[in-house]
Amino acid sequence: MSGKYPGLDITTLNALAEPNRMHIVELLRDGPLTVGEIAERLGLRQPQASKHLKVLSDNGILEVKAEANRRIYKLRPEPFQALDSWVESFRRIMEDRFDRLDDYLQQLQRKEKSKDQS
Amino acid sequence: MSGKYPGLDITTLNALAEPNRMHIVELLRDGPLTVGEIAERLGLRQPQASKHLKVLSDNGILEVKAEANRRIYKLRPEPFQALDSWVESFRRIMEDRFDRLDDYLQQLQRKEKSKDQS
DNA sequence: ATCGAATATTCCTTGACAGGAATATTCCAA
DNA sequence: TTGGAATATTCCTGTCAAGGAATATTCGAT
Repeated sequence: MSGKYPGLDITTLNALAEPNRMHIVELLRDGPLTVGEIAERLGLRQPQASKHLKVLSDNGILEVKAEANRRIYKLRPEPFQALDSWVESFRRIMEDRFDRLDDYLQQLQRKEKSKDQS
Repeated sequence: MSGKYPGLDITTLNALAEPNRMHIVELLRDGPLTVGEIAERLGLRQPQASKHLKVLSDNGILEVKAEANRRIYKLRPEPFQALDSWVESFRRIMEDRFDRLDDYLQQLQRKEKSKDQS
């Protein structure tokens, strides 16, 4: 938990910003899967799948349950809740077309004028 | 728009997964700013600020308006809307504590048994 | 105890990318 | 039309992360 935004760790975004890992997350949306199944469906070699799964786990996006030989990976809700909160805080930007640009331009104008006077 | 998820471009995540760029986005949440102001507030040299702003613009996260010498950057709503939709599609994962793990384990059990029989 | 299946880890190489420094561009004012 | 302010671009260098290949580990079954 080293992010500066409420609950959202920036490394979460980094973890998701890789195609294979994003694909894994999409896969696991339908339920838990083992490493082998994930590797097969993504067309990855097992070691690479394990590496990506490790990154996702280290970032708290996935959790593992050992079942005999297999490791079953599944999504954890927390990162998605955090991401949801963060995006939610941009509601104003998402909804309003009022973007303060005109205000800002007038403000710039004023700065120019005061500079002229000095 | 090369992402495979409805509206969400994976490069959007990549662009946001860099601390300075995330910081820029947070800054612009309060309204548009010029390159110089952004550089100053982030403690960045102007060229680095311009580079990050270019990445964000290329990804459709920001848009520019030229005003004389200055370039005024501001947030675009679309990427946030797309991100919101995507996260929203994980509502079930975020809310339910029912995660199908038990189902999955039973399924594995059944596979084991049928293998025994062959 | 040994074997094979499932998974993790290590080492290596290569490509992408961020920062630094210098320079190019654009624009307004005088 | 020249100068300076604001911004963009280029070149260079170092770092980091992803894939390939090989190997290590763990576990159940026999």
